[in-house]
Amino acid sequence: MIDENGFNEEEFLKNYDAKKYERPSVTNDIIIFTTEDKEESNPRKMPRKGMQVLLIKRKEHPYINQWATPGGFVRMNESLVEGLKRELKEETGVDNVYTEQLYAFGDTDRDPRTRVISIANMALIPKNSINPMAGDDAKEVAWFWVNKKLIKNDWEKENIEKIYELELKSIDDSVKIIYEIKETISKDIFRRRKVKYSLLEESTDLLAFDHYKVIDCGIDKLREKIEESPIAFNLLPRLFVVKELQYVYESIMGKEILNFRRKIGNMIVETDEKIEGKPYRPAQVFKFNENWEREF
Amino acid sequence: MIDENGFNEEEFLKNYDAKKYERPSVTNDIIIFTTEDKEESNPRKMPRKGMQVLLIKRKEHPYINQWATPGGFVRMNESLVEGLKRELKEETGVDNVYTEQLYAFGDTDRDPRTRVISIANMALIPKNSINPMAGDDAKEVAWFWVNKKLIKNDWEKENIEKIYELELKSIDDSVKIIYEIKETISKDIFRRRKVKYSLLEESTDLLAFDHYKVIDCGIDKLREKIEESPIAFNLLPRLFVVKELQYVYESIMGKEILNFRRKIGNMIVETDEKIEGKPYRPAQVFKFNENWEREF
DNA sequence: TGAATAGTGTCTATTAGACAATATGCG
DNA sequence: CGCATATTGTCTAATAGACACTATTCA
Repeated sequence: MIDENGFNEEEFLKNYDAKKYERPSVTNDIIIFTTEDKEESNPRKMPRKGMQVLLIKRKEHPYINQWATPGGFVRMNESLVEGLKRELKEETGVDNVYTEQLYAFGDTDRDPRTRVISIANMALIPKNSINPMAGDDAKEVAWFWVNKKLIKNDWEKENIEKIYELELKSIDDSVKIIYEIKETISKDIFRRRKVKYSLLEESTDLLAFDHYKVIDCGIDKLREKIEESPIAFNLLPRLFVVKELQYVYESIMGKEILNFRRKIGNMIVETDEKIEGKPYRPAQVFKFNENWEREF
Repeated sequence: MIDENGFNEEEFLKNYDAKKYERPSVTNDIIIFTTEDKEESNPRKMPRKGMQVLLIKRKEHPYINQWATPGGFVRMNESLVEGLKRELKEETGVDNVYTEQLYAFGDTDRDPRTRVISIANMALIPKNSINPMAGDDAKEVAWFWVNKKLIKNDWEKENIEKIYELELKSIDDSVKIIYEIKETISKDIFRRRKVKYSLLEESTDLLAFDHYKVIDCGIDKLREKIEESPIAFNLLPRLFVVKELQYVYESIMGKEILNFRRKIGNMIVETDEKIEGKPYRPAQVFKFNENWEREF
């Protein structure tokens, strides 16, 4: 097959100059989610859970000393997924993590160094399976409690406007970052639009780059997916108690769930195996049902 | 704020060498969907509809003379969305099109020229709003009927295996491209995996690059979104008849819908305006209800 | 008038939500 | 025992599916 220059494909490729055009850099960004027990004064009661994300404190320009989601440049000889798994391994020391691609962020001015396109991903891991410091050197790494909640829902205007608050709080309570997210739903031809993200004054710090958008996007996706596929199990150890699983769901969905055991159905099965060091009452131990079926 | 080299941010940026690392190329790929009337012998009956995608025939290596989804390289001075809109304008001559980002494809060997990462997008346009040849020169452009259907659903194995057929057929019936898609759902920790795409023998041609994956991904997304937001209106002119809208939904969802008018509820409103040249019976003309509300 | 679209009524089966009642295990 | 978790029962309201019946329009 010959082109208009009389080249066959082999010749064409030999003459192709990949350097001809300037190219953007591409990074993988990862929002590493986990769930963690919240305070519970009653020792006989199963503590409720909250969501956490892993952030790193940047040690370089730009955005030096600000918190950011982990990630890094995609190398030429690795696929997006391979690069993602490599980053995860470096950052958390863990293989075999559930990940899901979220969105490609590509504004021209997101990074002052150069044109950077970031592929945002989320990862779900059980809290105690990892040691975030593991892979890395002196980098400061920390878990942040994360919460996104609707604080205003305005039906008055022609466009429905919803205001959310995205709160990130370091576990030692020293850092607090709060964004306000204005979302309008313009009904001309029904689109949801994030119109405005703004940092609230209570914040003691702020996130690097446009990482507030990345995290916001990740929370939305996580909430959406948790209802349609059993990804919650990626946030728990292999063995658990029903209430524990329920609290994982509740922490993500941000509301209490009734009739939980019925809803989860035969997605979980009892097992005789014992969880060590979990003295909650009936302590009926469950695991994910490998033979679970549902209609597709 | 000073880094370990004693630089402030300004100095750091001045010394930053963007050329230091090799970078991948990034393209926007667009699956342009529309719906079109199918054959209907009875002139008094509203014809049912089918889905079509716009493909271009490549005039250059690699994959010369093969059909591909339109798209192009993202320029350094434009955002992903700006690049996408530019491509759409060039390809179809239309502004103001509904688009949605789908997925970033990033395998290392997708393009023999060089490392290319493609951001796949879908676009929805009413068929008669555009003239695909418009923007462009000698490029061959054509609408293809597109259909994806489940042809086998195997519950026997430990992993559920589903087999789909993705069929693309040029409107003049001269080109027919059929892929078989094997999808397994491994239930260890519930993931859907496209394991295998293979071209069927009946095909008279094949798609360039991994564009079968891109189109497959687009159809899935379209089917998913049509049920949760009123994007179907982007496939019709402003004024339409209920049955017409119903047939758009049916063509995308691939099945008949009962009680359609009740399901669509007050998402549409009657109007006195006339559609020119649409002699279907009661011809009750509707449009999208700008004041439509639903719970979020 | 007849055929095709539009709108309404209604029956049934299924499902979600709410909550009461009961069982179980452990300190 | 008392409390917290686990399981079952049941009532109600809401919803989806199916289909029949009526209205409207236009060649």
